[in-house]
Amino acid sequence: MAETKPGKKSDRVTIREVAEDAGVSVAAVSKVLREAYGVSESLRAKVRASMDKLNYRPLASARGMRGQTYTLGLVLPDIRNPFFADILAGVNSALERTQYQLLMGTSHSQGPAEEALVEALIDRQMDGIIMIGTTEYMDRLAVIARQKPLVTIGHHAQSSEVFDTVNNDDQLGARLVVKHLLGNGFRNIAMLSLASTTSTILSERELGYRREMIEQGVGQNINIVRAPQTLREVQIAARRLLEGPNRPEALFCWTDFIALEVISVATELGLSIPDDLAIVGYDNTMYCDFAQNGLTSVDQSGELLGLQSARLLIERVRGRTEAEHYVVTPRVVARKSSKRRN
Amino acid sequence: MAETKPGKKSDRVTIREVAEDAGVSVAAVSKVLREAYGVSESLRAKVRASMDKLNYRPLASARGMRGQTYTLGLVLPDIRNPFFADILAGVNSALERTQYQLLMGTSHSQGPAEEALVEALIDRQMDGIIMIGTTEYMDRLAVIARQKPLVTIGHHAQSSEVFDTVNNDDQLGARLVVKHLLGNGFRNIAMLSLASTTSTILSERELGYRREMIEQGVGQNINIVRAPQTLREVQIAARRLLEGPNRPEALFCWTDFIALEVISVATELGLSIPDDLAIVGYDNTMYCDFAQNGLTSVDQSGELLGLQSARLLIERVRGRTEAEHYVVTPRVVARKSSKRRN
DNA sequence: TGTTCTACGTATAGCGTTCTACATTTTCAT
DNA sequence: ATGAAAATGTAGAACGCTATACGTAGAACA
Repeated sequence: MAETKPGKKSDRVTIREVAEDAGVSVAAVSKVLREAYGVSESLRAKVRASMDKLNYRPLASARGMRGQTYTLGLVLPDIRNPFFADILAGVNSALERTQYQLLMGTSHSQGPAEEALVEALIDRQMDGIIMIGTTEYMDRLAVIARQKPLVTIGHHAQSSEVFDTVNNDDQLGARLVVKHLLGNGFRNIAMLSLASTTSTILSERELGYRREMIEQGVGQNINIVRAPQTLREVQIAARRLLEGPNRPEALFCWTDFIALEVISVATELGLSIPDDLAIVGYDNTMYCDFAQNGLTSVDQSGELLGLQSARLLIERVRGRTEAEHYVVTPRVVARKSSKRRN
Repeated sequence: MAETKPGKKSDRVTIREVAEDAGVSVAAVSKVLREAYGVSESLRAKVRASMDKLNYRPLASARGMRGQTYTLGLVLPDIRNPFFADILAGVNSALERTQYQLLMGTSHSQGPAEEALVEALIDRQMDGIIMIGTTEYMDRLAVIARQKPLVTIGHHAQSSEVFDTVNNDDQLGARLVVKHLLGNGFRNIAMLSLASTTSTILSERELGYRREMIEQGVGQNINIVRAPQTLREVQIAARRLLEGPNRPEALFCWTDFIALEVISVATELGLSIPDDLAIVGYDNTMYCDFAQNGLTSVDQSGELLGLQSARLLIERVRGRTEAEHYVVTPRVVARKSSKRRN
C-alpha cells in the first residue's frame, strides 16, 4: 500500500472500473445504478456483485453534472427550536429506505442569510429543497421553485401553484387554545407573538385568536404583544406585560421555547402558574412534558409534517408538477400550566 | 420569457458565458474565481463586472469534479441536544466571510447511520468534515481522515496524527463538579453516565469523577450509573436511583438535557432540589438559566469549540498535514440546583 | 542587441457520471 | 418462415468547471 500524496489523489472506485470488473459497458452499470429500463436480471446481478466487491459508491457531483445528486436540502431558520428536531425526525424516517440523503443548513432566522443558504443549496445541485418557517416573500419562493422542486413547512401559501406546502391549521390551533383557556376559567387571555412582517403562520394564529376571542364574547380582552426573535427581547416584553397594569390571566405564546422563557420570567417574579398566570405554548415539544415545566401546548405533529414534506418533495423530484397542500389538524395537550383555576 | 419544460432545463449562467461577456478566455475566469496567480488587476475587474452583471454563481458539482466544492460537512449525532446549537453558531461565525458553506447531517446517535452519513458526505465531495461526538473507533476515523480533512469535536484522540481534535478537558470538568458539590456540602455524589463503549469524553469524565472522589476522601461513595441514550431509559434509571436505598445527595449528569430530565423525575417524586438532591449538568446550555431549572452546569464554551474546529478544518483543507489538538478549560457555573445545603 | 526572466493569457484535456442514439438479439404474431 | 416489435446492450457526447502546459509580450540584464 504505497502512501500517495497525503489527502490528495483519492483511490476512489469509478463506474469504469466496475464496468471492467463485470465485463460490461459503463452505460450498463449506469443503468443498474439508476434502476433504468433495459437491463436483464443476469446483467443486474453481475453488476451488483462487482459493485459490492469493489465497494463502489457513485460520486454525487459527477451524477449532478448530468442528472440527479440524490441529495435533498433542508433550510432551518433556527436550530435551537426543539420543534424542528421533530420535523427532522419525520423527514429522515421518510428518507430511510431511499437513496436520497438529507443535508441541512441554518439561516439563523435572518433574511439575507436564508437567501444565501438557498442559493448555496441550489449551487450544490440539491434535487429538491424543503424550507421550514421561511421568511421569504411569495415572489422569491416562486423564483426558487422555478429552479428546484420546493416544499415549505410552516408557511401558508395554499394558493401556490408552483410549490407544495405542509402546515397545520394554525388558525384552528389558536382557536383551540382560546377555547381551552376559557373552559378552564381564564378570560383575560393575551397572546405573545413574533414581530415579523412575513410570517404567515403567525398571522393565521393571531387571526384565530382574535376571532375566537370575539366569538366567545371576550373581544375586549384581546391583547397581542409582538416581540422580536431574541430571547432577551422576549424576556423584556414578558416582564413588561406581567409587571404592568392589567396583567393577563393567561398568556398564549407562539412557540414552546418562548413559553418556557415566560415560565422562567413568571417564576422569577414570584407568580404562581397557573393560578396567577396560565401559559400555553405551541408545538408540544418534549420539554413540555418535564415536570418543572408542565406546559400546555398545541400539538401539530412535527414528525408527520416532516414525513409528508419529504414524500411530497420526492414526488416532485420524480416529476409531479401540480401543487399539493397538506394540512394537519392540531390539538391541545393540556398540562399543569393551564389547569382550571380554583 | 418562454416557459421551458417545468423544473428541467435550467437557465444557469456558466463560466463560458461570463468569459464571452468579458471578452476573455474561460481559463481566465476560472483563475479569477479561484483567486489564482497570473491575473492582472484590469482583467480581474472586467471579469468581476461580468460575473455581477450576469449574476453568475459557480456550480459546486462541476468544481468538485476537478477541485474543491467549498462545502464543509458536519456530522451531528443528535439534533435535540441544545449544546450542539452553540457549537454550530461558532462554526457558522467562523465561516461567515469565507466562501465555504456548511452542510449538516444527523446520525441519530446510531453507529451504522453515522458511518453511512460520513460516506454520503464524502460522496458529495465535501472539502472537509467535522464530526461531533462521534462513536466511531479510531481506525475508522483514520480511514475517513485518509479521504478527507477531518476534525472531531468531543472525542479524545490527542495522539492522532491524521486528524485534528477539539475538546474541553473533560477530566478536569468532572473534577471541578465534584469539588463544587463537596464545597457545597454534598458528599454522596453519584454520576449518571451514558452506556457507550466508544465515548472517550464519557470515559474521561468518569475518570475525573473517580479520581477526584478518591482524592477528596469520598471514594466509598463512588457510584456510576450508565443509561442508554433514550429519554425513556434515562427516566427509568433515574427513578430507580432516586427511589432505591441509599439515594445520593447529588447527581452529576453527563449532559444538561439529561439533567433536565432528572429534575423532572425528582420533581415528580416530590424531592426538593437541591435540599433532597443536588443536580449538575454539563455544557451550560441556555435551558440551565431558566428559573424553573436553575441548573448548575459545566461550561465548555461550545461556540469557541465550533469556531476553532472550523479554523482548523480550513487550515487542513488548505494543506496543513500535521495534526493539531485544541483544548478548552471548562468551568462550573453554579446555580440553584446545587446551592449549599442548609 | 541579444538573452533571460517574469507576468499575463489561452487552449484544452480531463473529472465521473448520464443519456441519447443506435446496434444487436430475442420474442411473438402471423 | 417472416417481419415487426420488444428487449437488451454499447458507444460516445455532453455536463461546467479546474489545472496543466504552453504561448507571447515586455522588462531587465549583460
